[in-house]
Amino acid sequence: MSSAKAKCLDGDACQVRVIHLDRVERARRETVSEKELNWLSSLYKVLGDPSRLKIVMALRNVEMCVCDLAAFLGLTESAISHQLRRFKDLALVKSRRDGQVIYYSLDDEHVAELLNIGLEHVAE
Amino acid sequence: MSSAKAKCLDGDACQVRVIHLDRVERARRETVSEKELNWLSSLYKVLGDPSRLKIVMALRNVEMCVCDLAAFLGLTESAISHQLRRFKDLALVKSRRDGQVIYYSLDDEHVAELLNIGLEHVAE
DNA sequence: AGCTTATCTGAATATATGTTCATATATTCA
DNA sequence: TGAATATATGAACATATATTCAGATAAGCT
Repeated sequence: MSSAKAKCLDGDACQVRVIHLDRVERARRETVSEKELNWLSSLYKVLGDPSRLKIVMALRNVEMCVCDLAAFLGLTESAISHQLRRFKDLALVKSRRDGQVIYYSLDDEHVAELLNIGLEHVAE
Repeated sequence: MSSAKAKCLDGDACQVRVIHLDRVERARRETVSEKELNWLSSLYKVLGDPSRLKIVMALRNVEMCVCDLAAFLGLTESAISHQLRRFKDLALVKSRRDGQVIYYSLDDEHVAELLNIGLEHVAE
């Protein structure tokens, strides 16, 4: 049932080979904006590193400070601080100062959901 | 209420500073295995790239071949093939051959869930 | 004010990664 | 068989990234 006849896509300069023009156009219609896609991929990317994943996993249950996390992960406090900044830039983690100590915790319900689904997946 | 007194963690060679030993130990108890954590982070990581995210977004709705995806993304067919291999290595995408054409589609319900949560997040 | 502690920042580096190019494999059709 | 098409593979390169080190900032304590 497959009429595999290569066609050419809209008048763009680059001649791109396409077999199922309808599917490509459907995908074009249904895709999210480039901006949203970039944002979304950086959401997944920030979880896609063992150290960072361990950090959010810990913060899921308890509020923690930098040196706690450093001890938990076995990394430099500087390394933890760098990574926490990435989370804060994406507004996934929030901080609370108490004297010299700054406590970090999750600030996004969706992240917890993403983690739960991942854990389900691992649990089979 | 915080008794911020730096303590030292178990007799390991490296002297690690810890403020809340109880929290660190709790996190130790509640964390998943190193192996599961690595697997999990590679699951998120594979979604953490705009091109790959666009690929799975498309495959969520329609079966597609390499050159369709190449046209959709505006990338080389080789680039698509490389990325698809990563998905297959993680068993997130399956393929079906029909003559010369190989059709790719999602092979993991959890991935679809992860994408849905991400999309909810984007939709605010 | 100084001293200590907790965290942050920027530069540097080693490693990982995405894409392209050239080439190889596999399937169909003449 | 040989030509054409669809996909896969490996090397190469340019870019991104995670961590460390050294030094800066900020808050509490004496």
